Amino acid sequence: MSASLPLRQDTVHLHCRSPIGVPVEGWLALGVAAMRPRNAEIFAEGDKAAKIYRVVSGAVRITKLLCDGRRQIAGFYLPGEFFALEGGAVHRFSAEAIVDTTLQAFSRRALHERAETDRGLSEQLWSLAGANLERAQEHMLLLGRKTASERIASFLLDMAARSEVGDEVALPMSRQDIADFLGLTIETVSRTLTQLEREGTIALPNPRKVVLKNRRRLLAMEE
Amino acid sequence: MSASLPLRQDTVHLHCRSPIGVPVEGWLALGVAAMRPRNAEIFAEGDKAAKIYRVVSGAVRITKLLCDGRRQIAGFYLPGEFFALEGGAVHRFSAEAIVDTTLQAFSRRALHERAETDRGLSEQLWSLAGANLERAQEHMLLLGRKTASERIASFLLDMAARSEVGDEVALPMSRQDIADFLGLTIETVSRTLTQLEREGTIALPNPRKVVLKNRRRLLAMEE
DNA sequence: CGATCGATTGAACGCTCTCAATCGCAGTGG
DNA sequence: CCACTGCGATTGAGAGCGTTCAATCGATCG
Repeated sequence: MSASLPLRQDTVHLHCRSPIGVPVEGWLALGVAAMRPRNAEIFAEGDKAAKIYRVVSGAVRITKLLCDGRRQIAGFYLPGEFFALEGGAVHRFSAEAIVDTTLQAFSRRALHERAETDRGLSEQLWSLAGANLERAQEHMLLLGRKTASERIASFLLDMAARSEVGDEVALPMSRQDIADFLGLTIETVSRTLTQLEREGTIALPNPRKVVLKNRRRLLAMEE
Repeated sequence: MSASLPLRQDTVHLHCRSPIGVPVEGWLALGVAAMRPRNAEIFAEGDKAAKIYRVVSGAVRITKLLCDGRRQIAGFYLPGEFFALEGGAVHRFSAEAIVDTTLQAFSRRALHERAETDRGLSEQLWSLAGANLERAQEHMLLLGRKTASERIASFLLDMAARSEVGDEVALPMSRQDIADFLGLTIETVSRTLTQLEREGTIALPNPRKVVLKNRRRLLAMEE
């Protein structure tokens, strides 16, 4: 169980005042910091859903399981991104740290109470939730209709757009995670990446780092 | 373009007062009725997203296209269900009537303004949005990890749960729609349904109606 | 140096797709 | 009343993409 999430629990004090002294994004200061080691559970399917999370550092995966063990990863979350914004009283998927990860946890109830008087906060919450649904729909298109190489190309471009520092993209997750995210097997992921490397489209200095050598080509094969 | 959606536009007056005269679900009366004929567009990818919709009668599909024409249906919406609750200023998918359909359209801005003073409404909107995301995540599992017959079984059980009148389930959508929803081809959908019929698991009085003869079997094959 | 674990590579299989023909029903016109 | 047409659905045969099973590689760590 992940009932007592915070391994370390400190109120986070960010530089959250504008030059003229008005609180800006002040609600971010409501977050409670928590650290989770690699592969640790953040919450499980069936847990009470009382919090919203923001990744500070590290990476998170949202997963669903079939009873025979087949796994689908519904999404990855990178630093700065929010997850578990919405839903009923209970989580319908589980969340795990991919690597050692720092999180901020926000009480859903507190946030919604505050949103009643803070129009901006309310809009931000809806915007964040909307981004998550949009991403889910985009991913359905990938899972339902794209070929293996199109999936890999889309994945690499998406990761690059989200974490970009030049053309080097860090992949915090394993090949198995990528496969379970893209609806492929680990072998197909590996083969496709190798082929992209042989073509000169990407370089793979090591399994957790990709260098995009030819974005145009990736964009073309993304379809 | 679907900028001027309402073909017919009348304020809907529902029986929206409780026995003791207190407005219940009063915001449903804010809806503007619209009718769309079979295959008509409700909104398109790129349209300004100003409204939230509720299906009154008929059925709606949410679709996304790849540039070469491959199509993914992200969801079907049946009477009583809401769609397009969230997202940015612009729709990232299109919505079409599957059959002649009656809708209620709600101004997103009006609803959110009202939600500022109506805690119940705010909670309902979040709950509806959460249900949509949850359904999307469940569908990713189907698209990424289930076999053709598991997909069909899940689909039939889901449709039955949502529209149930006994064991007869109406399928307002074509085989092509089902295929594009389940990430299969029309031929595979047809073959799988035929096989279920031969097994005695279902009956197909006509292509748009399924009778569930053996739910246990469907549940077992859903995995 | 051996053990372990993730990643890569190879070979063969099989599920689903592709291509194509046929069916069945509804609508239309002779 | 019956051919003709059109369209969605069904059925068949063969091919291909991704999977499965299995061996090997390579880096990390005792």
